[in-house]
Amino acid sequence: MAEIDTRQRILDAAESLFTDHGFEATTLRQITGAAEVNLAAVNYHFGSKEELIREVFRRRLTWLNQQRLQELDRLEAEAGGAPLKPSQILEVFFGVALKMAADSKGGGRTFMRLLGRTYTKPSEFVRGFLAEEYAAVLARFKTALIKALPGVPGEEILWRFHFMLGAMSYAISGTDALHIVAEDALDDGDAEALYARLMSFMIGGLRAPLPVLRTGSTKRPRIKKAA
Amino acid sequence: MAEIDTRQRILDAAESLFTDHGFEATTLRQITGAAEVNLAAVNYHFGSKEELIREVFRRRLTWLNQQRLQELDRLEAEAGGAPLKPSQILEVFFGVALKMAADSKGGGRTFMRLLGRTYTKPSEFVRGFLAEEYAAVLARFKTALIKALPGVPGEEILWRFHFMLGAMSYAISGTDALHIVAEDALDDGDAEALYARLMSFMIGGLRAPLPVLRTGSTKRPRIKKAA
DNA sequence: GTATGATTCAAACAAGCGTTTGAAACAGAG
DNA sequence: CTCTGTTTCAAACGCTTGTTTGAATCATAC
Repeated sequence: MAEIDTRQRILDAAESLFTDHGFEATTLRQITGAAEVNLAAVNYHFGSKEELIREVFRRRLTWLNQQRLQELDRLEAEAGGAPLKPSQILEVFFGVALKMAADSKGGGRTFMRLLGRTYTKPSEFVRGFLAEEYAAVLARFKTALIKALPGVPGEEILWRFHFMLGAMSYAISGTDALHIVAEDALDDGDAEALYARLMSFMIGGLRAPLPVLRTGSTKRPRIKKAA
Repeated sequence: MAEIDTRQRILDAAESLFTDHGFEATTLRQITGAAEVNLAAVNYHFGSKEELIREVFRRRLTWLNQQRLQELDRLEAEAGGAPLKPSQILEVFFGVALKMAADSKGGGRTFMRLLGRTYTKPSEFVRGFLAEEYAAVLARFKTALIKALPGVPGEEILWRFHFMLGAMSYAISGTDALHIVAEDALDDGDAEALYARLMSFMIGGLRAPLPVLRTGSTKRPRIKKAA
């Protein structure tokens, strides 16, 4: 039974289990058990556990990033050389991600949670190709943002972009971290409301007044010392 | 040879290795090897690997949260009943954390990175006592923020607080995720500049215009069932 | 000195891991 | 049908894991 597509069944089961328990803690026996395939099928179809992990990312990430680039292309074509609004750019980058995360049926939500937490701790061998997959996309969005915010230093934009990635990661992680923050006071089921909330938070952060940075070592620390 | 404090040596080594490789991927042999103690020492002093993990968190987290409560107490006492400025509250909560994260010498930085990424994926047995440790602190800061922002719905504040936790987590994770975003264009070594950047981003996000939420066809907001 | 309790140590334990194997089952073409 | 190549299967392979053991070592009190 279940001769339909062993590869797909393994990828789906692996994606879900990796998200819940992490790469190392998830065993091939759990994966093949959940996928209802033979233990040896993983090594037959993917070669190794590492290669399976890579494939779990690849199949979703390439589509995700292509989508982002495509939408940015369209937007820039419409603008015809004029700089875009920052909110437009963010809406493309994070909108595509959150749209994917809203798809709880097809596993998109599961994957986005996995991606968000992998971001902060890329296992040696994942970091390489993760950076590779993201390189082109980030370069495009970086330049678009810098162009859209002529007054803001590029360095500051990159930092804020980084903060936004963190906010999105936590937004998508949802239940896990959220229930620690607010027991069951919040409903993270409404993807559209989440998108609206996150987006206005991000825009607010992006447009915030620039921090006053002590450029030199002339003054004493601004951070208060402990009592 | 190294009879000084075996417990401490184990905790330090474990904290560092957990941060770099995660709980499951870190073996007791790695830990005891790095700590230069005997393998059996972990089970002798802590009982099990799980208990060791809990102790790694406990020793820093209780201090961190006590510090936060103490500073909030002081602030509220100074204000004498008047509502605090939102920025003041955030400066206490995140300032204490980032001050700890800036301490790269004593291991504070290592721990904060560990905490940030554990937040999104609390292993079953960690979540319980993590929530327990945070319960009192979050309750206090929640009410303080709600009092400080009378115009903003409490639900919105909690969400934005959640986003902020994500931004901070990524800010502290630093090098890992950041180098994917921007190769080596950014310097995450300056803790003070990081604090200033993060804080202005957060304040901006917190004060952002409220999102327009389509209330939908349902009249009453969806309320989660208590578990 | 000896006695006592705490700590360290090398060695072993069972259990679980990712991977490999060789035969069985299957599919499609001639 | 037979032949051929692909896919599945149960079983086993080393190897590493967390934990346990019992003797050796240490510190301290009598």
